[in-house]
Amino acid sequence: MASATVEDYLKHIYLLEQADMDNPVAMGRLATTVGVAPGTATAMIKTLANAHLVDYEPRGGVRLTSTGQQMALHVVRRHRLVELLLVEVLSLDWSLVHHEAEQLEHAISDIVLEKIDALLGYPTVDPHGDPIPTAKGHLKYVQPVSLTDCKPGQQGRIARVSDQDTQFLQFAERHRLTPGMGITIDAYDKYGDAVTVSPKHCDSVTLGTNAASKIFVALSKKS
Amino acid sequence: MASATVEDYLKHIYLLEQADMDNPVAMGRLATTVGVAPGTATAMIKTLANAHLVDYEPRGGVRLTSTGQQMALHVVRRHRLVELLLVEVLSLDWSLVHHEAEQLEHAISDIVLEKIDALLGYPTVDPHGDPIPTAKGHLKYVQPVSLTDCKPGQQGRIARVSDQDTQFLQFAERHRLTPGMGITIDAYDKYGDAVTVSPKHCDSVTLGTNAASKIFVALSKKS
DNA sequence: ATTTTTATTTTGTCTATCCAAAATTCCGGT
DNA sequence: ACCGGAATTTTGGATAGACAAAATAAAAAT
Repeated sequence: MASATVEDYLKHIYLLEQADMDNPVAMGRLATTVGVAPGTATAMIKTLANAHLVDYEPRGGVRLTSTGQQMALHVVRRHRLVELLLVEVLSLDWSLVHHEAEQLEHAISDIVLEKIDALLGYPTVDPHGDPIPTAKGHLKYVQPVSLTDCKPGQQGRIARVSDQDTQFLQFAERHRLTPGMGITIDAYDKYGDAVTVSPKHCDSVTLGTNAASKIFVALSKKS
Repeated sequence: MASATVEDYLKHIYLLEQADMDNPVAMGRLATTVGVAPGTATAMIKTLANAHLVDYEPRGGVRLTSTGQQMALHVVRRHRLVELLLVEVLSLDWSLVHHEAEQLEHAISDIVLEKIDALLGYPTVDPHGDPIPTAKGHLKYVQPVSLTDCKPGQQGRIARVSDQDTQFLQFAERHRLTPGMGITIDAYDKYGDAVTVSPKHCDSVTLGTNAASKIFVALSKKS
């Protein structure tokens, strides 16, 4: 059984790989996200490499092996299911949930985990809209699509807001159109040049296709 | 913040003190219940004594200081609330809960703990009938009273069955009148010489006062 | 092509926790 | 008063994980 420390390294490597298009993860980056000195990370990575959980080229970065990825996904699953449990069942403020789950993810057995999964109705996304891997470590990969490519009724979460303009970002922020937010597409009026969407728990917004094209959504599986 | 290891030592010292009428806890006993070699326990106890969490006389055993006891109670509270959560909310088989809670008790923050407490309706006993310390570390000590001293409507858990007769013990066993079991007093008919009680989740039983006088109950606070 | 900067790896230490086995102390039986 | 065994403490050593600071390699800038 992997220690909590090892689990943390694996999880962070996984998340960093994801966030950087599957490129190998640089040591410095890993060290700071795990929260240790660089030398510490190097040492740990060597032992992970010995255990065949990562592939490691000195000065070339790390990347998970398939065994390592499997384990990482298992940690991520625990993390996200716990987050959801804390929000949905214990009504914990969602800003606190991530931090709490950070501890709990290492203390949940498989048996308890499956009970949580069942209690929550086998959810597919956590409170941030991030996908929850299945027990077998499968993750539904969703290529984000522009809002202009969505159809009414679809649901998903905002994956990216591709504009650097402060005004636009502030507008998006004001209407809760921020990455991670779960949204529903209410209407798409091609001729009226407008898309109406509802961010979860917030008022709906109508955007021109021009603006809508800058917002990318990861759709949930068929709703 | 105390490490999980330290928390475990404190918890076990507390439980052993309780189980042995507040006598100081012998090293060997402590070592085996914590699951370490005797020398390891001695070493740890020295550091706990330095931190003023225990009083320690070489070869005289250990006993918690009031600070140590406070911390131990906090761990016990987490343990027992988690057990109850697992049973009541996640419907985990109760034979598994103790083991699971053993891990989780070290990963629950105060915030989450109070949410659990609230969700469960501020319970006073765990699934085994053991009392749950309050957030401030108070434990309602309940002097067990004979069933013949109970009034209808009262609830509690069986503390003791004071008879050595096998027949009687088997009778008690059959009707789930075993130590730790939570029960409700349904009726007490003084003139009919009978007490009727319902063990939790089981059929009610009616006992003559003769038998009832042999069964001692730790009553929950006013229900 | 050098020099400078930055990232990474090494090296030497530290703490917490554990074990095994030797040394000690105490207690009951003679 | 003495001895033997049980409990306890010491001693010596191991492992996981972490840091700081020196050494090195690679990348950038001149």
